Amino acid sequence: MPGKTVHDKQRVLMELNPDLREQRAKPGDTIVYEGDVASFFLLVVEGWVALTKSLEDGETQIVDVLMDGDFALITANGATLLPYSAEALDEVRYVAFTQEMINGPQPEAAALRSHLAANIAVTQSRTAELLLRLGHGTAEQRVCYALLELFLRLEAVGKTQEANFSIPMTQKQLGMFTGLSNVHICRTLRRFARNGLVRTRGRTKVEIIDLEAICRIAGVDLEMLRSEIILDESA
Amino acid sequence: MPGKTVHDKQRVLMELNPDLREQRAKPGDTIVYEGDVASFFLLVVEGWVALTKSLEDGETQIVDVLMDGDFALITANGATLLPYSAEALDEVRYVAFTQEMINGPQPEAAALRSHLAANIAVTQSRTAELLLRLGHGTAEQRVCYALLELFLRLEAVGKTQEANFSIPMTQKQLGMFTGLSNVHICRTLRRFARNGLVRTRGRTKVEIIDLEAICRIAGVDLEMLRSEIILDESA
DNA sequence: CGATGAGTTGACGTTTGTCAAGGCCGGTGG
DNA sequence: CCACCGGCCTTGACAAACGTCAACTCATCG
Repeated sequence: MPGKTVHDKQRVLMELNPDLREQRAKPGDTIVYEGDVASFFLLVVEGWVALTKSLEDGETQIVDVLMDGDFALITANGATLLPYSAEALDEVRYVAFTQEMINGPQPEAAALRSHLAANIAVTQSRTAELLLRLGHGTAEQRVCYALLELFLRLEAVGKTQEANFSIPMTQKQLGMFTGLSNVHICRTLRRFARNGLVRTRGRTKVEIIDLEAICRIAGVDLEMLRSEIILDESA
Repeated sequence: MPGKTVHDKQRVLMELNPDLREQRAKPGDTIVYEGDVASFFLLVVEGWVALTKSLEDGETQIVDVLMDGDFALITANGATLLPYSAEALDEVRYVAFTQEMINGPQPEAAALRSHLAANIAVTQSRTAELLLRLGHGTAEQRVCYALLELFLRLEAVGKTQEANFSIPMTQKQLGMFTGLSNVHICRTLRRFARNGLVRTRGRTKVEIIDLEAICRIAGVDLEMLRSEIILDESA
């Protein structure tokens, strides 16, 4: 799987399973597997997907965000109420597949499996970092951490220009990610803008102006965070 | 690996690696691997271990709690500042080992690997449930959830009598787990006790009196939670 | 019997959520 | 082209939840 770009992963996957088709989803769509399985894997080819978990009363937490090339394991559990669900945040191209489809003895299948395992380990690190901010951690820390995580991950897939990038999430969704209300997300972002830490343009465009300050507030060593939450594709 | 009791796992592991020794830790000890590795696995034979993650300012979050038979992957990352660490909560017997030690082609090694993978998936579910409560979620929800998770897991290893069990954690540590201050943990528990939901005896003993109410507050369907966060050892 | 560490309770301040109103922007239909 | 509408962002006012500080109690251990 040379280079391990998104395209490589997708190609290997589809060569192993000729019937597999790339699918699409629009913002707000819930991504499901068409078929009766207890769990399935998701490969995001392009776009943003939120992994969410809900309480009965409707409170929803975004547990992780998936971007180009990311895998996730969605456990459907057979129950009516899913423990997880995956929701498209913008226009998404993806491939949904099952465990069996990559269980073969081919070296490509084995490489894919180990790549997938590494990806899941990194997901776990991200979740733990997020958990740390949600437990103790002020609104400022949470928002700065979210900005940094999304920045690093967009950078890893080449979707940043300097410190400029685009986050296709409403403030309500950012709140679902950071455990804050949409109103407080707004306040916090505006305060950062007033203090010259970030600049926002339009609905989704963000520029980090004072990266060092953001890192300090988030309690993050940028290089360390990168090595922890970004999968090293050259490995 | 018949039955897959703690003892079975430990036996398989030690037969594969005759040099491996069971180790011990006292409350407050940090569990490390003696040797220079980037990451290592932990099998808890008996006792409680907290997986923690810290911010520079000392704020510490307990990301997960391990009990008899649980595995964890500890990534040491080579840096001076560890992303994770494992701390004994009471008297602990454990085995620390590396990836290589279970990489062999023996069927026992393969069974151990797949068991370990399943264990890690369950850990991920637990972390996500916790994340959901820490994001949105009042102190009451968080405490009820923590009680239920610990109850279910103790029950799974046969360390409950009816709804009586023992939690070897201080209120401060419960706060590190739920993202609350020790004072607020205390207040919340006392309020539950006044309202006849739980009864506490001594430092560590807890009895859940009104299980249904606790579940309702936590937003938990007990059977569903069990299937999600407890590894089915018979599988 | 003192010392230490943990649990308990009250008072108080801060952070954050909620409610509500207004502004901005993109889309849609006349 | 314009009017309207709906969704999202923004800001203020207020209330509730929670953290912090501090004092006191209780249990355990020497």
